[in-house]
This record gives sequence, C-alpha cells and structure tokens, in this order.
Amino acid sequence: MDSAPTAPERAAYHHGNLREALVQAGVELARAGGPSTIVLRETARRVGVSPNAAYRHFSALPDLVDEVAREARRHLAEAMDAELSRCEATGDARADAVSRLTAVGRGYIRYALAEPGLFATAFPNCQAEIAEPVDPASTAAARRGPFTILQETLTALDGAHLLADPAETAALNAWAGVHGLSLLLLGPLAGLSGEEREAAIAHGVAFVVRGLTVDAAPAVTT
Amino acid sequence: MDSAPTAPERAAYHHGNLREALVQAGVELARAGGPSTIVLRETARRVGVSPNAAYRHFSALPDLVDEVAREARRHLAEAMDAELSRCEATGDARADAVSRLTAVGRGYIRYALAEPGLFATAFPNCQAEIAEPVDPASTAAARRGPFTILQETLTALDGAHLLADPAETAALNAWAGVHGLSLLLLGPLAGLSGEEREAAIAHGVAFVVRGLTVDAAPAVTT
DNA sequence: TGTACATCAGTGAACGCGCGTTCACTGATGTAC
DNA sequence: TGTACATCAGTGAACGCGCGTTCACTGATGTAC
Repeated sequence: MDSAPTAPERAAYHHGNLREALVQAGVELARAGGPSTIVLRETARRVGVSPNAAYRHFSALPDLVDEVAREARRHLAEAMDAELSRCEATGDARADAVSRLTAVGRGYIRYALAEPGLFATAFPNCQAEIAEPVDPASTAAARRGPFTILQETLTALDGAHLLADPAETAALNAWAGVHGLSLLLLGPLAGLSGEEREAAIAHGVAFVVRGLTVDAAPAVTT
Repeated sequence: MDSAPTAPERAAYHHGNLREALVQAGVELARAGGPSTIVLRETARRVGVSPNAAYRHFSALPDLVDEVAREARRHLAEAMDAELSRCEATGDARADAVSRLTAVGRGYIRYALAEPGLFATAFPNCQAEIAEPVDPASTAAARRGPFTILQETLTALDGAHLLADPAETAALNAWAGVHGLSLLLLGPLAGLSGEEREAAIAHGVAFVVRGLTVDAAPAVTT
C-alpha cells in the first residue's frame, strides 16, 4: 500500500516487521506457559534476532507483555463472539437474553480451558481490562473486548427487566462467577473428564444466570 | 517438655527450631508478594542462616512453598471461622443456614483483601485444596480447611432443602463465585473505596446465595 | 541518474544480578560404656 | 562422673544458569541535491 505493490506485504526494512514478529513469538510463549514465560531473550531468540533488537520496538519487557495481553484479550473476545453467534433468536426476548448470557459465559470458560496460558496472560492481576469500557477517551480506539461483550448481553437482560441488580453490579458478579469457575476447572478440578467438565460448565453458567436474575417464572407470560 | 523444664520452649539444638523459623520467614515473604516471592536464599537470610542449611529441613524449595501454602490455608480457615462465629442463631433453620453461608463467603473475600499475598499462596494454581476433603485416608490428619467449612455450611442448606443443585455442585459454584470476586476486587477494582468495596462484597455474596438456592420465598412459612 | 549524507534497524560483547543447588567441611549435641 | 565416639545441624565457597539491560558499533535504507 506504499510504493511496492508487488510485494505481498512490503518485504520491508531489514527484518520486515520485527515488532509484530516479537509479539507473535510472545504469544506462543504465553500460550505454552502463561505470562511469566514471556521472556525477552527467548522471544528474540525465536525470531532469530539479537536480544537488544527488541529495544528498538519496546521500551522494556513489560511493554511486550502488555502487547501480548492485548492480543490474548482479543482472542478471548473472538471466542465469546463465536459462541454468541451460534445463538438463534426465538422471538422470546427474555429467553433470548438468557441464552445469550449463557453463551457468553460458556465462551469465556471454554476459552480459558482451551488456552490456559493465554487466558492467564489476558488479565495481568486482572488489571487493565476494566479500564477498557470505562475510559471514555479510548472508546473509539478501544476494541470491543470481553467485558464489553458481557455488558451488551446484560443490557439486553436489563431491558427485559430480568436483572436482580443494576447492570454494573451484575457485570462484576457474572465476571467473578465465570472467572472463578475457569480457574477452579484449570486447577483443582483439572482431572475431570470431558463429560464432567462440560457438566460443571453447564451448572456453573446456570448458577450465574440464577444469581443474576430475578425470579424468572413470570417470564412464561411473554 | 523434654529434659529442661526451665527453658521457655527448649532453647534447643543449634538454632532451636529452624524448620518452623524458615516457614514463618516464608510466610512473611508470601504475605508481602505472593508465592513467587518465596525464595530460598532470602528466607534463609532472614532467619540468619546459610542458604544450604534449609536443605536439612526441606528437600528443595517447592517443599518449603507447600508448607507456607498450608499455613496460608490455615489462616484463611481461621478467618472464615471467625466470621462464622459472629452469626447468632435465630431459630429459623433456613434463615440461619443462609446467614451462615453468607458469613463464610464474606470471610473468604475479606481475608483475600486483607492478605492478598497469603491468599494467592494458599492455592497454588488452586491445586491441593480440593484433595483435602476428598482424600479419605487423610481425613483424620487433615485439618479442617476452607473447603471443609464451606461444605459444612452447604450441608445445612441442603438439609433445609434450599439448594438448587447437589451439594458438590453447589460447593464448586460457591467457591468459584467468591474466589472470582476476590480476584477482581484485588485486581481491576483495586481502586474502590472501602464503602464501595463492602457493597460489592455484600452484593457478591447475595449473588452467590441467590445462585445456589432454589426460590427462597416459601421459607417464610418456616 | 548519481553521489553524500542522515537515519535507523540491527549486532556482539559485556555488565551485574539473584537464584537453586552441591561440595567438602566443622563444630555442637547426644549416647554407650 | 568421665571419656570416646557417632550423629547431625549448620558453614563457606563455589557451580552454572538465564535473565534484563546497556555499550559502542555496523550495515542497510531512504533522502536531498
């Protein structure tokens, strides 16, 4: 898109796109062992570059880790969206809102189980994530992250008057529920069979929905 | 209690009780910075002993970390029990069961906020904890840990026919809820004021209770 | 079109750090006679 | 009560490791004239 339209993506200056390559190498490290496995020297080694070359693109290691975390959050959001897109609207607004929340929760937990290393990297002490929807200045620039997706789902439930608490409180509790369950399934319950694990996810998400919503019985009347 | 009744606690062999002292030093390190701060050389330094002296009492570093984790779980269980002991029985079995579960959850979360380092150390990838109540052989030797306390509370709720799921499922979900909320309050929501934090705890525990229990309305009829 | 120069992406070697762990040892305690 | 000896808790020095980061540098690219 610059001067050499022939090259697929501009074969480029020296390495080409070292920054991107380093981030991807960092993602692979994180995938294998979580955030503490992201290590500058090994990252550079994998890209085939000397360690200090990284300092052309990142002021220091934490910079690189932040970037990897952002990437992990993007993957998580995609997984949640994918699960969401499998929901078919039934026309019943209340039932749909519930099934969409269920899908979001399931997507979160399943991603955690599928990619534990990246999941652990996504929220460094769980920080940075909540700033995403809250910070008004970066709204345009900020991508639609996991927390935003959750909020959208809860807004639908709120519109159907199904939430027991204000949407903000509900968001915190829902996040806590699926996050905690993910960690327990990855830790103490890591030995569960696939079947048992799926059952735990289903019960867990149902638990979260029950906890968030006000008595759903009247919903039968449409 | 041995041969020298005069000495307060047996002034002892060489150091006295080096193992205990190392564990306590490890606890202090964990308190300040979590499990990865527990480091053999610094632990020995604090006790005023050479690094290799620790190898008289622990086969390697992970041994020491395990011991510190056990200690942290003991502290957590104490905090939960303390909160529990402030519950006064009203005579209404259902209401009492609910308020005891609430106390247990509050105790868990409050401990996490008061001692984040030890809390993070208590469950190394959350492992080892669930083995405590499950392993039948160690029942006698095993101390009454956090998970056992939770189970006792849920048994009472189950007896009052208030649980929506089997007790095991409920235990997992309850743990997930309070654990997740603790982490979020320590991470993204670390900036909350004391008041906001207490409100989040109250809402969070209420959310968990709502999620665990079956419609509690009929409980009014005793 | 060609040359001189600035810019910038990378290199290679080295630094200091703190770690876990091992070695051969020393010196204090307990025990047998 | 006293001596000889085994036991065991600790010492001191050293190892190799991989890390993050800095230094002075080189060589490729882009740009001005």
